[in-house]
Amino acid sequence: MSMDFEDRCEVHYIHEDNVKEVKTAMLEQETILSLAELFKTMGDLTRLKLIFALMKKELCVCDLAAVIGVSDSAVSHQLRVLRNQKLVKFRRQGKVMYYSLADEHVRMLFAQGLEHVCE
Amino acid sequence: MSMDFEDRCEVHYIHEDNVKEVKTAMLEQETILSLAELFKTMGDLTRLKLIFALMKKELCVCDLAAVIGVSDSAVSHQLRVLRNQKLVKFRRQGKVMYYSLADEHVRMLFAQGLEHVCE
DNA sequence: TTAACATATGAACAGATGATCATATGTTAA
DNA sequence: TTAACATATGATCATCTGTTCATATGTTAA
Repeated sequence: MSMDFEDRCEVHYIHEDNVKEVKTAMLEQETILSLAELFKTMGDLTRLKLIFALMKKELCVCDLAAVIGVSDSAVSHQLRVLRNQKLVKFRRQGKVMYYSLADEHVRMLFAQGLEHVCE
Repeated sequence: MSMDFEDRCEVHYIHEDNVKEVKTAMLEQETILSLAELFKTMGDLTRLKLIFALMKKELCVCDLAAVIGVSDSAVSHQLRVLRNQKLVKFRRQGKVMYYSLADEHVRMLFAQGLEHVCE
């Protein structure tokens, strides 16, 4: 997918020093990949609605489904994605699973994004 | 894609008052859609690298391509996406296009995301 | 036990996405 | 003008993604 710069036979750029400077400052591949995964996770309408709902209140799966208007199954699938990214946490009470936001970072990210969008 | 809650014939949820409360607090569809678009735009490795590079310095297309190691064409395509989302701005100088970050929101978003990832 | 319920999961399919390649546009210097 | 260059764009295609449907898991009450 991402072709390695070193392997290119014919590289042309204008400002060699700028390229070197920024290239050495570049974050580690793994770090920036994790960051991309985080944003990708938040870049879906359903998941973003789930996050917003959980910003208001701890909710169970079927309530979440009712709030955002999709099937329980779809919610469950998407909650798993959010869980994998550690954006939400959950507790079980009987047969009901209650989900809530994992931490304040998510809330901050959401707010920061909203600022950009609402200007 | 997103089925309308109102149209469902059989809705079951446990905490009716919670559902109503959160449902009325829900952001407008358009707003949350824009927000999703924003995060989706930042949820790609190539675009995120472009953003990071531009956080360091104003750069032209072929320098950006050299920094992140993809073709000029791919960079140009992705810069357009970033432009559409108003994440970057540009100026022309002769035949060279210099790109830079559109505003500080982007920088803040990036930093905020990094905090979540690096814990 | 069994039935009913809440949630999770796997397969499958339609739609979205990103890189590539060919080509087009626009700018400068000769 | 023309050639060379920097960038942009459109079409194509392989891959990724999200929903749906069917089914499985796990919990509670009878």
